[in-house]
Amino acid sequence: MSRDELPPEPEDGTLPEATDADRFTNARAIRSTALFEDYTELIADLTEEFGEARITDIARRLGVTHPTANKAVLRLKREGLVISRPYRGVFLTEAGATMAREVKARHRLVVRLLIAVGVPAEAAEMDAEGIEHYVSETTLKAFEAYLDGRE
Amino acid sequence: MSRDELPPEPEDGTLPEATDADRFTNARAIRSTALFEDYTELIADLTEEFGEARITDIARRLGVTHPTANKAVLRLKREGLVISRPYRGVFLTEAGATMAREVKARHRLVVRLLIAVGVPAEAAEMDAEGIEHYVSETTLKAFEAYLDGRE
DNA sequence: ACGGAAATGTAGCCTATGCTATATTTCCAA
DNA sequence: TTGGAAATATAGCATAGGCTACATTTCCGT
Repeated sequence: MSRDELPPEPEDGTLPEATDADRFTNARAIRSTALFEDYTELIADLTEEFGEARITDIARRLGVTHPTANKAVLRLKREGLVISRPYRGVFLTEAGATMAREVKARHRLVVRLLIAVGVPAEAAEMDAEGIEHYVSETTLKAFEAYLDGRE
Repeated sequence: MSRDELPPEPEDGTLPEATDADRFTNARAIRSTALFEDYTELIADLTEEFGEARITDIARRLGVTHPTANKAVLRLKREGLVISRPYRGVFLTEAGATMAREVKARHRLVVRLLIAVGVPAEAAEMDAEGIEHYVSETTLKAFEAYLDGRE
């Protein structure tokens, strides 16, 4: 195949296969939402534990400085995922809470699957922190089916 | 637990558990090397196919513009992963080739595992593009054992 | 109730990673 | 062999996401 040819397009009505570029573009898109997912999930946790999520606690749990957390919260706010007033705690909007729920479910499922295939719990928790963001709906369904099918 | 307490440190000689911050910090570190891994793997592929990796081909396969690819190659060069001369192709150094081999092996293993637990091939390929970067050595070994144990 | 400690906010810096626009170089075909 | 097309390089812009240093506000104990 000459280097500037695209892969052949199927003419038989089936879906065209994803190209390399499609996959990388998908991965880049996910990378840019991964931070939001981490924050919403964490804010949900802190709110449940303490009734509110404070910048300092967010920063410590994420292992970043508080100005970094503060700046990220401004982005979350701009995206409509949280609300906050100056010098007060941060709270999830409906959209933020929905994201947090989905992320948490995905996280748990990924950890369960990793453990089910023999990954030690500690490593499963560690790796899941990155993996969870990249697991598609399709893959999630497959994980569920797999875990169900082996009680 | 008060909100500014750290988790209890084990006093019995066992390893302390990874904290949330440890896991997030780990994930951030991986995120910053993921791009290098994508590039070295791709450059290895292109070199095998065409005898060299050209900026234009790298850019097209990744789905970015060529100035973006060019800038990334400069960073790879600075890190000692590739060599290149102006207006010429890009080639992996030994370090780059080693990284490419490891990434490719990890990629294949992740795809195989996903398929083994029932993920459709197309989704497995798509999701692996992001997941592969976050799979630790420990998890990799577990995947191998799992796949071996079921032929 | 007030003063210091803790929390939060802000300014300013850096690098990475994307882009467009433009310059330069190389390659190939007539 | 030469001129236009293709490839590559570079300049400059933007945002994200880190940081330190410093300013401001809130909270709490005496």
